[in-house]
Parts: sequence; structure tokens; C-alpha cells
Amino acid sequence: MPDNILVSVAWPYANGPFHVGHVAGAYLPADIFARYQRLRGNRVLMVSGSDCHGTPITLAAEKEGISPQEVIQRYHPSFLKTFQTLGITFDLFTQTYTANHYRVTTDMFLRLLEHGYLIRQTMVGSYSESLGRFLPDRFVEGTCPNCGFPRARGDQCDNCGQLRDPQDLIAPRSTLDGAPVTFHDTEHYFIDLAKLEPALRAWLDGVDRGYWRANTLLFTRNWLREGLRARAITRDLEWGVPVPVDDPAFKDKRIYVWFDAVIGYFSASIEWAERSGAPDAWKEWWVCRPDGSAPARSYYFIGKDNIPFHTIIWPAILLGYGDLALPYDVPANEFLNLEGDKMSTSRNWALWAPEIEDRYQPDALRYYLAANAPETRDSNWSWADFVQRVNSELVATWGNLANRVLSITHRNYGVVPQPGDLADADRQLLAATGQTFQAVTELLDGVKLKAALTETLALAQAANQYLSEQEPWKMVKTDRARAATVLFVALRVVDTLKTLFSPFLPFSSQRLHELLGYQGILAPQPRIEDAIAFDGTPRTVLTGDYPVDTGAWAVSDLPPGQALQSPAPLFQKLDEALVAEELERLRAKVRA
RNA sequence: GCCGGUGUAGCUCAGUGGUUAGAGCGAACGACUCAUAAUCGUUAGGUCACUGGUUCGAUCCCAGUCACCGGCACCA
Repeated sequence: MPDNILVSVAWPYANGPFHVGHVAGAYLPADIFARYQRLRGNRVLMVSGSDCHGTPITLAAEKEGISPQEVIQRYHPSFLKTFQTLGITFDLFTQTYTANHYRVTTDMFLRLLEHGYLIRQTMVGSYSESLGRFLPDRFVEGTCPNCGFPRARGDQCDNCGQLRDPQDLIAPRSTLDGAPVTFHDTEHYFIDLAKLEPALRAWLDGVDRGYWRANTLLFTRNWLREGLRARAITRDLEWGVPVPVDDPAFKDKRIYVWFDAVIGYFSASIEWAERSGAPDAWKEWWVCRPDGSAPARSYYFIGKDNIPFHTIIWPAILLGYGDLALPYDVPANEFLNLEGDKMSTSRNWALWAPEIEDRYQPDALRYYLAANAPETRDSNWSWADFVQRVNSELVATWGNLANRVLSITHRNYGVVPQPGDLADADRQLLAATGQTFQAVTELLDGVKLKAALTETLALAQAANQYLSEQEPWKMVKTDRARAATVLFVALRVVDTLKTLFSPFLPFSSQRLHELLGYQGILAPQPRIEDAIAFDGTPRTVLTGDYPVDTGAWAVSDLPPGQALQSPAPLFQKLDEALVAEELERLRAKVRA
């Protein structure tokens, strides 16, 4: 009986391209997990989309003198390109600027209102006289009343560290244009988190969450320990989902971005179902059974900056709505640094995906990002390390193993050779293969992707060892039957390794699948399709058919006699000179 | 300032209250030559940030110090 698995991935702001940290922290881990689950025969729904609302989008639009829609149209396609190039297999990567999302968000809002979880409160907003609109506190600065620091931010003084409200600042002004800021009362809807807190605690404490990552759990508990307060979910903005109440006071307000963005997981699932011609199919991942149990396990792949939104606020929204499945796991990742320093968009210290995705093999990028993923703590992208690991691990240990075994076998036999009786060494390697397969399966189930990759590579090393000891290239001349047995064993291990590597390295695994004489798809790839945006204009989405082959995740049973294709290397070795070139490229961007 | 995290071999990272703390890469030496000069073996290399405490025993638990990082709620 296959399980239903929901793979939810953080919604990126459509105000700039991806950098490698986004890929390593969310999209690649999610794809590896989704590919593995599909191979196991489970029914996977993997969704995300571009976050089209929020201040960053509005600001980017104003800065360039274009509309928010044009900002989205600039970056959304770049996300799709990156996913297609790197082979990220979304069932649907859509956007929040769609009629469906507006409808679902409206429905969520009204249902929470009806259930009594939304309340109206008046707050003081920072208002820019020059722009004629309200500003987020972080766009307000002024002189600190405590230490006299002239550039204290609205929420905290960077000089003396004191926390405060923007109203306390002397001569408050907008960081956008330096114009004066005044303060006005403004009424908003708040989600009553205090009212939802008991249900939230019951959910969190109801089962042993020991399988959650320690950091996620700790973070969530600390947030909860402080107690929850109502949180505003509307804003004085003109860009976003309208507040669905019949009240002129809310005509110029919108639902705030963090509320509608998390709803995207749900709305995208509904959009996927409609697109695939089975409009109710989303229910199999979302609607709880009559006994209250979840119909699917849902995993949320996000960065650590997003933890409270996925372990507290989104669950609270779901609880307030009722009858929908809460997160099963939130495998949050830490951050990826670049050459030892934190990536920074403003300093242009970042490795942008569009700048490298076409210059390296996708599996080389996937390998390094997976092997070096920030699973338990911040990790680091270094070009020297990238070249070294790709060359020694991916090319030399794994690629060369596959190539050497295929080369000897193809030249001497042409097909998978018929084995004779197995020797101890043969049985030992095959036993180790079974053990590794089991271990990797358990690690992937627990979303321990790095450890799974390490285990897999260790099996490739064991296979290289076996070949060194058995020396089949000598035996083909002296004992052809024994050489056939050794190569048969080696091929089965390579075939198993192909399966174990395929969630991580889909392109080369598919190729190897064919070299080994199989037909069909082991590692499917996504495609781009047309769709319609909220305003009726054309847009694109990423989707795909990822047919489930229930026998695919298994130790090899490669049959003797299967014809092998003429082998060729799977991976390109990298020239060490490119380390200096890439470093120079990075430095040039910072100077510019 | 408050809360929290991290600090382990040259590099990137695992890990544990208990005999000699691990892996990969890098380094040195050797073997092999089927394979993209790839592979295999051997060796070298660490007061597990620092100080103190608990304990028969601490890299691991506790306290403090230093360094770096994150959160602190209209920032997602």
C-alpha cells in the first residue's frame, strides 16, 4: 500500500534570482527526497511557487519603475529555468498571483473569521508623508533617544542595542527617501494565536517529535515558551490579496504576505489537481480522515529563518481552518556560506544559480551541494573544495568505477556475463551491497541526505577495492569463467549504486541505466507549461509526469545476457585552473 | 541587552559519559595498469576553543571566558 507524501518547499520571493544557498537549503533536498519516495513507489505531490506579494516585490518594482507584475515576469521564469536545468521535479511550481490562490486565501481568511480566530485591533503605523502610505518599521530610521546614534532603526538601535518602537525615535524618517515619518492609528485583522495555542501545544506534544531536527524542535519550543500573541495578517498596502470583508475601511488594505504565502502549499495542491484533470485529488494529501488522522505525511523543506512560520503559524492556521493535515516534519536547513563569508545580496557576495547552472554538469552541482548541504549547521561553498570533491569523489571514485566495469565487460563479453559459483569475496561484496541499500533507505526515510550519500559513496569504494583484489582484467586472459563471475558481481553492485545515487544524480543515473542495457525512465525530468495569471495574462509553471515504477527502489537483479551499450564516461573532470577563474569572477562582482 | 546555536586533523565535515577520537580530501611512500594519470594499500597529522567544576572517568554534563552566527515577534 503506497503512502501519500506531500513535499512542500519554501516559496521564493520573485524579486531576484536564486543563489546556491536557496538550492542547497530547500529545492535540492526536497527533490532528492521526492525522487526517492517516488522510486519507493509512494505517491508524491511536490509543490511550491513564486511568492509574488510583499514589500520586497513592491520595492523592486518602484526601484526599476515597473509594475509588480513585471517584476514577477522577470524572475519567475528564471526560477523555472534553474529547476529545469538542475532537474528539480516539482509536480507543480506555480505562483501566488493566480485566481486560484486568491480564491483559496480568501476562503481561508473567511473560515478563520467564521471560526472566531481573527480579531480586529488598532495599531500605530509608520506613515511616509512623501509616499502617502504606511511603511514597515524597518524602513524607518531616526536618532536614538538613548545614545544619540543618528541612524537607529525603527525596531532596534544598532549602536546601543536598545529595543524600541519607531515612535520613540527623534526626527523619524523613511530610509527609502529620507522624508519625514508620522504615526497614525490603523485598524487590522489579527490571527488570535493565543486562542489557538492550546491546540497547537496539544499537536506538538501529542507525539514524539524526536525525528524532527534538533534545531527545529528547539526553536519551536523556545518560541512557544514565550507564549503566543495575536499577529496582524493585514497591511496598509495596495499590492496583495484583498481583505474579503464588506467594509470601506479595508478597501485599501491587503492580506499580508506571510499569511498568504504559507497558504500557497494548499492552493498549489488544489491547482495541481485541477491541472491534472482530477479536481478532488488534492484531498488525498490534505483532508484528514474521519478518525482525524492525516491522509499523507507532509514534509516542509525550508531554511532556518522560516522555522516559526512552519512549526507554529502555518499549523495554527490549519488548526483554525479545521480538518486539514498538519506538518509531519519540517526538515529545516541552515545556511550555505560562500568562501567562508555569509552570502549577501546587497554586497553582491553570492553565487547566483543562473551564472553557473549552464557551465557545469547538473549532477556535479547537485553532488557538491548535497554532499556539502547545511543540514545540521552552516556549511560553506568553496570553489577549491568544489573542484576537489567533484574530481576525487564523483569522477574518480564513482564515475570511474562505473566506466571501468562497463569497459572491461563490454570489450570482453558485450553482454552481462553469466556468473559461475560465487566465491567468499563475491558474497561479501554482495552482502555489503544489501546492507548499504538498507542503511541508505533508512537514512533517506529520516531525511538524512548527507549521511545517505556518504554511505553510498563508501559502497563505491568497496567495489573499487574488490576490483583491485580480483583483477578481472588479468583473469579474462587466464580464467574467463571466473572473470565473468567477478564482472557480473561488479555490474550488479554498479547497478545498485545507480539506483542509490539516482535521487542525487538523476541525469547520470538515467544515462547509466541505459548503458547497462535497460530501457525506460529511472530519473524523470520536469517540463515547463503555459498557464494564466490572476490578471489573465500568460504565465508559465513547472510540472511533470513522474511515473512510479514500484520495483525501481531495490537491490539489482541485473539479468545475465542483457546487452550492454558501448560505455562512455559519465562525468567531466574539472580543470583546477577554474578555481582561480571563479574566484576572480566573484571578486569582480563585488568591486562592480 | 535578552534568548539560542556553533567552535573536533592542513581543508570540508561526522561522532560519543569509558580502553589507542573518526571519514573524505590534501601530504608522503608503495602496488597496480581494466578505467577520465583513474584505482588500491600503508604512514604521518588532533591538550576535540580556553578556564574551572561534577564524576572512578569529560571532547561529550554544569558554570564562566573568548570568537563567530542566528532569533528577539508588522523581517520573511
